[in-house]
Amino acid sequence: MNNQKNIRIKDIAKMAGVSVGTVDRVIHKRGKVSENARKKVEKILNQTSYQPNILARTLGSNKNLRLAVLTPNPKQDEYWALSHSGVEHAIDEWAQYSVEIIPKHFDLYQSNDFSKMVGEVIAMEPDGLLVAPIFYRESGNLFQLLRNASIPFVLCNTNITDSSSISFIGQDNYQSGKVAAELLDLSTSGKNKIVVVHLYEDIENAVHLKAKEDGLRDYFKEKKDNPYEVIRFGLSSPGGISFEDEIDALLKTDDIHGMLITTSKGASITASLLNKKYQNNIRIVGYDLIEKNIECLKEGSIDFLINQNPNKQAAVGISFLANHLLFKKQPPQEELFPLEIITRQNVDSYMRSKIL
Amino acid sequence: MNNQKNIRIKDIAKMAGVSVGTVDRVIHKRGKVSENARKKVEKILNQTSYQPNILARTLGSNKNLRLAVLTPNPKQDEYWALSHSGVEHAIDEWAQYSVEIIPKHFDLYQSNDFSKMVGEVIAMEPDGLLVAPIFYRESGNLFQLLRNASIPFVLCNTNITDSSSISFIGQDNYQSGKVAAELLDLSTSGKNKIVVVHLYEDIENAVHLKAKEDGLRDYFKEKKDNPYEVIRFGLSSPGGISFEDEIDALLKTDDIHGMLITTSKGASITASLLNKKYQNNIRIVGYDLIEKNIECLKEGSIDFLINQNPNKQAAVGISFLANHLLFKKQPPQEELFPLEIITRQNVDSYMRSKIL
DNA sequence: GTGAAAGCGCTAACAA
DNA sequence: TTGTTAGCGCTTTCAC
Repeated sequence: MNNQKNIRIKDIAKMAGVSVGTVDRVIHKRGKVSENARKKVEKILNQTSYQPNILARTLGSNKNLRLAVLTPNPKQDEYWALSHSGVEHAIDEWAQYSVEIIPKHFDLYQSNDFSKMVGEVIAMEPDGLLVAPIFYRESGNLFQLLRNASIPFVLCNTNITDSSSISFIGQDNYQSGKVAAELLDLSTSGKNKIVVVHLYEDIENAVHLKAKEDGLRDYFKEKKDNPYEVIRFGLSSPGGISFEDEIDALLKTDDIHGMLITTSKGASITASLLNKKYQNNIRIVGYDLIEKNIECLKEGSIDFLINQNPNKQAAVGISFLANHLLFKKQPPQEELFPLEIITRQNVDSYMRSKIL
Repeated sequence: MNNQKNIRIKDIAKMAGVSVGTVDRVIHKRGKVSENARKKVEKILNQTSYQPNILARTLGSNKNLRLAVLTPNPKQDEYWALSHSGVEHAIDEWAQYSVEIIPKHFDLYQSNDFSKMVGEVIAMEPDGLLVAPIFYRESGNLFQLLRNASIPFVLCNTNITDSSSISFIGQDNYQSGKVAAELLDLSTSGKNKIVVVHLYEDIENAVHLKAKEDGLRDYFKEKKDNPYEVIRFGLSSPGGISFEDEIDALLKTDDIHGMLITTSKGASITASLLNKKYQNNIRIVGYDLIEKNIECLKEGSIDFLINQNPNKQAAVGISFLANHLLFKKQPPQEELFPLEIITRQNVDSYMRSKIL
């Protein structure tokens, strides 16, 4: 062990001929300090490239952070279960810095439940909030309340600009559509009769699904090569009945080479449908490492998954908040995750990795 | 800010009816403690699920860690330049915990330079070491010295079992060969005349390249479908002359559909060769996000890259060491990174991401 | 405006 | 074998 000593507040106080209290005041611009003293201290500060000891700072200030996390109920959807597992990871990680993380969940399908939970979150007066603002209209109110209480917050999954969040964490949906297109293009040897399926989601209100579709369309447009069709199932009821019929009709008349299913749930549903009734030499690209998707990937009925990494999104979001509050680190305005391509052969390597 | 107070050493001391010194001794199993006192303290410890405050621990113990990093010279090879950028990232990250990181580099092509640097590393008596043991024979000596000095170390890039390292960080090369095979299989529509190229590396001594080749071979074997050929260029001189001739000869007689280039440098060399002289409808899979590979990927002469993530390997390795030494956290024996598939459409999303 | 001093929770040296 | 105490570097009162 080496004992290379760093410059401490005490040192620069001595050099500037003032007390540690004064130095602390000029560093944090708090309290009153004479022009003269400030100058002396700032001079030394510049000369010495003083780096405060963050351990001592957090220990000394002796405050516990409480961060709230507001996401859809993990029990309703495996995607959000993954997200929540990232939160649990963060809970462990940040416990040692005595930051407490309080997860709050709302009904994925009920915007008024979201509003209700917004009330609860505000009532508990957290020091910061990580939120997945999947209900656009209701989120506006949340942001307003947050601003009034000057609670910093970061968005994940869904970006809403002008929310005055300190950061957004998610993926470039448009570009992920392009990745999907590329994968289909490469694996269908140039025959590109492609179908885009938005399964069981109100596509008119789901901007992020639309962005994926746009990315796919543009990929082929840029190739000056546009032989694809799109069907939408955004308004079907989640029974699979009408969807099955529509698929039947489509495959009877058309020679489809590939499919992009934009929702994480949709891919396995579609895949098993095709598997059951057709020989299924249609390439399928889906989203996310949820259990059924992984099964389908392994058995070969899905060819590619694009991983949106919801668990890491949550963990990084919390880390941005904590670093901002504890260590005054400014997070990037926008953190877009890599568009991870998952296949039969590399899926295990993703599942096994312990590092978030 | 909430002031939910955690249990402190002082508290459990009071509850157990002993002093903080005794509690500290049983927690760290140091010094002498009577059986009786130990039992009392351990009982309370279990009841309370006491979590030590790590900030206070590191601040109180007041020791500066010095970690050495021993890797090939970043100037000789872009792969190792990437690795080094991960080290620099770690230097910043860990500075606040007052851990000093000292990078040491050796000549990528000279094992005796490695041995020389081993001497330097041992002489500086670091508290821990991260090393890329690319020279098998010479590494044995290093490990022996490390063990004698009881300096914990972690391996990255190349795994050497029985080294008694506390962890290995790298990739499953065999499986990455399978991923490559899968990619080629999917994108050559079943026509699998594949060539494996080990460009400018002594293949007999490069186990990791051989593993990639084996993975690829096994993939096709498992498909009961074995129409591939392998050529090796491990012993050619790095002028490109003889390689060019060999490629010419090969392509004249055979209809090749895909190529796996196992070295990071090799992919772009091969790609531009093919690009220049042939129309190049051969699918190419290479390794790593080095500049020329990215260029080739974007212009379309390389189709896939598998990212070994050397920068993250280094950063994670250092984090394992620091956590082990500072916080007594045990790293996993082996951390195998996900086999990241990089394409034209997702490469930017990887380059842009700031999170390591 | 400023300085002195008492913490924060833990470690480690020293007495007893 | 134990308890006491002085730090670690910073924050935050509280007097002056």
